[in-house]
Amino acid sequence: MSILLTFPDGAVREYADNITPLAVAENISKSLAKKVVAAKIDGAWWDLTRPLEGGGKLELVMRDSADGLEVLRHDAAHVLAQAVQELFPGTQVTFGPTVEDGFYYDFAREESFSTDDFEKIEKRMREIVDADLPIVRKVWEKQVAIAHFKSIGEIYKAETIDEVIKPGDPITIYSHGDKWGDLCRGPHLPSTGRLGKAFKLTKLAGAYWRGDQNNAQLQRIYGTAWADEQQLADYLKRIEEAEKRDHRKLGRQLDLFHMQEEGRGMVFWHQKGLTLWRTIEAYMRRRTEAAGYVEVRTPQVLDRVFWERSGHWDKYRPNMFICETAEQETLSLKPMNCPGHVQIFKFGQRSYRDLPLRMAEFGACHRYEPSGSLHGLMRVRAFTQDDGHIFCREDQIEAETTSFIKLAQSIHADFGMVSDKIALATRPAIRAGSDEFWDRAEAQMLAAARAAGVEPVIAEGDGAFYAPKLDFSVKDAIGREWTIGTIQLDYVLPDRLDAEYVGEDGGKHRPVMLHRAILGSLERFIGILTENCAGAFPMWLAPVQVVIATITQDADAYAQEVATQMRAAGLRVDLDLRNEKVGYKVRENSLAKIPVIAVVGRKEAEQSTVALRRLGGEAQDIIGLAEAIAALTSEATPPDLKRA
RNA sequence: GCCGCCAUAGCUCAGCUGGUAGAGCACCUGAUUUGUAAUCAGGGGGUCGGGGGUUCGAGUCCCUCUGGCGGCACCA
Repeated sequence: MSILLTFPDGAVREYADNITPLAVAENISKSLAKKVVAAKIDGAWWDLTRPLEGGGKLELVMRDSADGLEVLRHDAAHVLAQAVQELFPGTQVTFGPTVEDGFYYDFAREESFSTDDFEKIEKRMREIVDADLPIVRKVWEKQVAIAHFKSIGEIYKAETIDEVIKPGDPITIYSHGDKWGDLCRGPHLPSTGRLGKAFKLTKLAGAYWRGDQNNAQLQRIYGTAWADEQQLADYLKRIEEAEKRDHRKLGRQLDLFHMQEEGRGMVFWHQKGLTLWRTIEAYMRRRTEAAGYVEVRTPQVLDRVFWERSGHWDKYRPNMFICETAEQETLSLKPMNCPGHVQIFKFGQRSYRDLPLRMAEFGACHRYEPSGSLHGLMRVRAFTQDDGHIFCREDQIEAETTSFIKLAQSIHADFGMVSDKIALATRPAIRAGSDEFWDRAEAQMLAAARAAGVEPVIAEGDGAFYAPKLDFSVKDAIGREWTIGTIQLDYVLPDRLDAEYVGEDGGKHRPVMLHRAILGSLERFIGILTENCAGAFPMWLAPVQVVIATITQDADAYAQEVATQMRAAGLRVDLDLRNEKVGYKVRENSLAKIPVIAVVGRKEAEQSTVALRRLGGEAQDIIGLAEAIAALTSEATPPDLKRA
């Protein structure tokens, strides 16, 4: 008997029945066989040492491919688990998947692990690799597996099998030699030696069993694993580089803002940071006005009764900053702007002719966020949303959503960000409204996104309890994802707060609300923007656009004149008249990421010129002052005004 | 909030197993007047995050509080 295997290049070859993928690889070439880590037969994973059960399309998965790294990392997780259990008897294994760039394994153990244990664990892992234990795949029956794991005290494993595996389905167990085994879907390497040593344990963390806060807290050990040492070194280098872009670090270096103990999650904006803020705010004001929004401002603190009416007192109180006055009134700082906007909508009578009514506010909100979630500017307790609410009829939802997506994408693009990854957050487990309502609402959001030319990723169960939403998110320097823009459908709040408009029919109707933000919060957005450009803001956003650096004091008067003229032209200019060499000034202002340094010395003063040097370049561009001002002002023009 | 780690000068960090605090940059003063990524010299500056304990003696060991960092959970 023989089987036919089709290779990715289309070649078809005949092999003996029951041949293993590893034997096929060896048959092709020795070096190939060394680098292969698993196989796929007709797209399905297959262990290298598992005899093929028929012909088909065979793909040999190499260790440095994306799929190959998955396999390596999965094996690294198993080797980690074995090492930990050998070194710390009594530790239970739970779950150990791969993640981006690495893997983790969650353990249950009474005593705490410490990062000091990493060295010892890594050493044992290397010993397991050196031992080159054969990795064997076994197929067990469900009850046998449960009994086995229970007998060796692996309660979590037994529970997982009991709940995850359907009765009758076989269970695959992978073991390293005769020493250690774990429930796993596979595939795995033929032996532990093939893992190699390009791995490293990276961090230790707490994690809840099944991600539920009410469950036991497990100890998670994270690691990274790569095809070879070089890849590992490259990865570590990449992490180091990313850390340099961290907005918290840059915020200090560039003197944008600071935070301190007495105001956790609150930002002290310094002059430069606030300049950035105001520039962004002014831009947003122009864009939203042009998109037909009216700008409003609602109170910072409102009576408890108001929040009771909006439903926040009941649902959101743990997150609210509540205060009492000397006259025993209970008030709360606003955690959201929406109820306030409804009040403006309700003031006087609204007609269907007013719809859609687009209301915007740079709304400063306070939310008591869990201490452990605070993170620089990205997650704070006092923040300003570029908030907005569109009051409209149900039949206007789709068009409003579509044009919002287009507006948001255009704005993100002006800041140099691509926001084509949009998530549609669908109905959560605990929700208000019928299934029919959710079917319709989700379909509307999806259709609106498609009409704007984007295919959203579905975020199952992530919607608000009252309606679905679309989220725009981007990643920060260290790989975390943050939501910037969002648009959320809401039928509930207009109802709770009794918002109405008079329809064509003369009767009263309930409007629908679309909560929306394009930047999310100014704080977070500035954080993301800072990381995106590594602190080197584009000219139109840079807090200081030009530094005029003198060569000797002889040029001071001329430098002052240059500064005056540039400022008159609207440029943000600083003077560097210090008694230092020009090389020093160039270095310092370059490190401060100033986009343009204008060097002036005696020569420039005599000829009414400036020597321009751009950030990142070495060229000196000596041009007339008037010409320089014209060029720089044009470069500093915000993108929307440039288009106008 | 939970788990782990961390906290020394404005910043970045050193300070071995307990013996009484140091570097570079920054800052101040002086000299220097300089042509595109660090001019030289001098000086000031720390109750070693707060509190408690062990010890003859604590930056160093223990407890506790506060804050920061990384995850988890929660979220703009």
